[in-house]
Amino acid sequence: MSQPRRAEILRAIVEDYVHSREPVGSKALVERHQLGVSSATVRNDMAALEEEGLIVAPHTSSGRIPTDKGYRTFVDQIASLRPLSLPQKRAIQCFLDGASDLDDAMERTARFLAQLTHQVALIQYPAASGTTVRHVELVDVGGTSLLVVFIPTSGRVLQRVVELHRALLEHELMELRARVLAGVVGRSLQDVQNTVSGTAQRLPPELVEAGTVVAGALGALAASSEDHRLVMAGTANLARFSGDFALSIGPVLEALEEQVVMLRLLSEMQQDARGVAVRIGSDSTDDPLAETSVVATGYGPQSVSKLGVVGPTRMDYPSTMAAVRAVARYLSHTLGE
Amino acid sequence: MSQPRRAEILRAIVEDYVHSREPVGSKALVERHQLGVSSATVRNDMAALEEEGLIVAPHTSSGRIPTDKGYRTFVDQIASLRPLSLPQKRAIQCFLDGASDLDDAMERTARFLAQLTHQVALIQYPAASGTTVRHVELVDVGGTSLLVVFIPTSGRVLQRVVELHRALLEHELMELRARVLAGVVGRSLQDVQNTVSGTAQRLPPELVEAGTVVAGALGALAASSEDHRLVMAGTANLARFSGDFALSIGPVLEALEEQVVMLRLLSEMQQDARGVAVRIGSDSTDDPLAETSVVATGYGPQSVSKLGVVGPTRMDYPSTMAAVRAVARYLSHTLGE
DNA sequence: AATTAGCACTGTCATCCGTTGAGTGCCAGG
DNA sequence: CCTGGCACTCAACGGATGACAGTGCTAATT
Repeated sequence: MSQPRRAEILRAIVEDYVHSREPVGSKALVERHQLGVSSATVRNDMAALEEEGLIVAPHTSSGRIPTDKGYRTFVDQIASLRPLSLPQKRAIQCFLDGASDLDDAMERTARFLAQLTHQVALIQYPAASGTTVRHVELVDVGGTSLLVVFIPTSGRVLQRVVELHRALLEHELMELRARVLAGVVGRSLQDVQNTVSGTAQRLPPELVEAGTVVAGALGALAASSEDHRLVMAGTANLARFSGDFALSIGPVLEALEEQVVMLRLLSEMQQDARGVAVRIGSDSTDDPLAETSVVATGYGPQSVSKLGVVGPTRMDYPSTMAAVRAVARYLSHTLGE
Repeated sequence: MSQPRRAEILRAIVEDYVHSREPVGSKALVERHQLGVSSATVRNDMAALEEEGLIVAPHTSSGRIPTDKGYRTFVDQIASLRPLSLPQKRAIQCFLDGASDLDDAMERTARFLAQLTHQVALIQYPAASGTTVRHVELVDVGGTSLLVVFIPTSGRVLQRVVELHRALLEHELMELRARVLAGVVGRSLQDVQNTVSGTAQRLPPELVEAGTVVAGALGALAASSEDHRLVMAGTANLARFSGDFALSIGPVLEALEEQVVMLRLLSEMQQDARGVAVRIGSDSTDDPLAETSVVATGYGPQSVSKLGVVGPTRMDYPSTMAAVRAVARYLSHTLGE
């Protein structure tokens, strides 16, 4: 890409192809964009671009379409993302106001992102790292069963029923509760996982056994933070693209249902200076997401939680990137309260 | 359907069509099934069936396919559902064992049902009706904020932060907590919604205000039981059928994302003597689910919670009905513990 | 009265073939 | 280095055609 004009031509090809979903030829290019050269010159440049592997011609005699590599350089050339329009910002507000709890907020945000980008939206639940223990409650639910309730400062309340070896007396339960509270409240979830079993040892002898069981439960609850969950919306948008040449939506849907895989995918993406990460296509042909792109970014404290959209490689990258970033910022903001 | 043979022919047509997804002709019928008559006789009967609106011919000169009404009578004729095979029963076990919490169990069950039926599985969260309040906890989280934790005997713990008009003293909080516990523990969720505001009035004067706020939160939490949530799995199975004539999967996916609509749909279906409800197609053409069928049933106490699958009208009804019923029974069983 | 065999008829599907047209590559001239 | 021109290439389109699967009908049979 020695010449600046070639970059311009690549940009024009990508834009036209995204817009028309048809291979774009040299003649159409010079008509729709005012680059000051003739179609023959454009043809030469296109040949060079093809040489570089940025575009390909589906058949000998048809227009060119961008390759994954072509999209890549196109995306890398985007300098700044233009912020959302005012109506869009208003839309975020009225879409997300009135969310009663975290689940609802996640759901609404995902729907909104899907609607905004016309893609499939994925939002990881906010990470628990950084949150601390707000409260722990032990409830006797009869017999030797004890309900352990775990309340972090952010996220959802978790609970688990544990079986003790013997029933605790009222004052023993109070004692244990007080000790546990003193030991874990205010600590980070990591701390709890690491130290909780040790703390059990320092209990009065008659409580050590129960304390150990409770500690195990607390450790497990702290570890099972919710950031491995994922909300998804807009899968119907996939159908819009099924008309495209090869994107068969079945495997994509299958992949999307594998939340673990998608979460890892989101986590592994490294966002660049503009604040978004873009994965375009895939090297391996058998990857179900070979013909899709993922635009993702972090949100929340330290941007450790991820959020993004997945759509066909032929997507409107500038708009999508802007939308993803805007929604992430907004979500960070609302969660910060 | 005066003649018993015609019912037999309808059954054969449905089975063949479901299996081959191609219109079935008279000749193929007599070859594949041993009804003791010639193709000409079958043709006459088919003409009669068409007269009754049970089958149609896509074009003048091709085999017949069942209409929605045809599927209906076919389904109504199924007398008994054959139970699952032994390997299938074992599969349920090893699929659902090891579910740590309710979310996980729901997820696994949905996936299993989807895999078993090759359709989209829908499972409503267990209804809260019948469950009672196990515990309530009030946690001072600083300033005038109070965290209200609501623990029902079944389902997930719910919490909400409320703002009081003034901070409570330590002993006031203990007092309020004790009063609230005494007032609601052991009651049904309905009771809580109805009586909770009245109880607040009987508090000591300095707590009435805080009590009212807490009561409001409790009422809201009791009302926001989770049975309006839905887990879904196997949407990728829809793609399998997109090859079919007209079933465009976009609108179906859209409809499936409208959980409220799907929940109402599930609730409105009346299950018959065999224990399952089957909705076939739709009268209105613009219904996105016009070309899909829903097989549903209830589970849990009084079978008030719903579960089912949705797939194309051309589905294997006997197997699907058997699978849905079996999974519902199994789920009822596991939740009963 | 129900069943069967035979036959004419009908629409779909695949195939072939010529035409069209957009688009390219290349070359010679500015 | 750009441009106009020209030959070439393929995909897409639109009939024409024949094979085929299946029906409806009628007359013969049980």
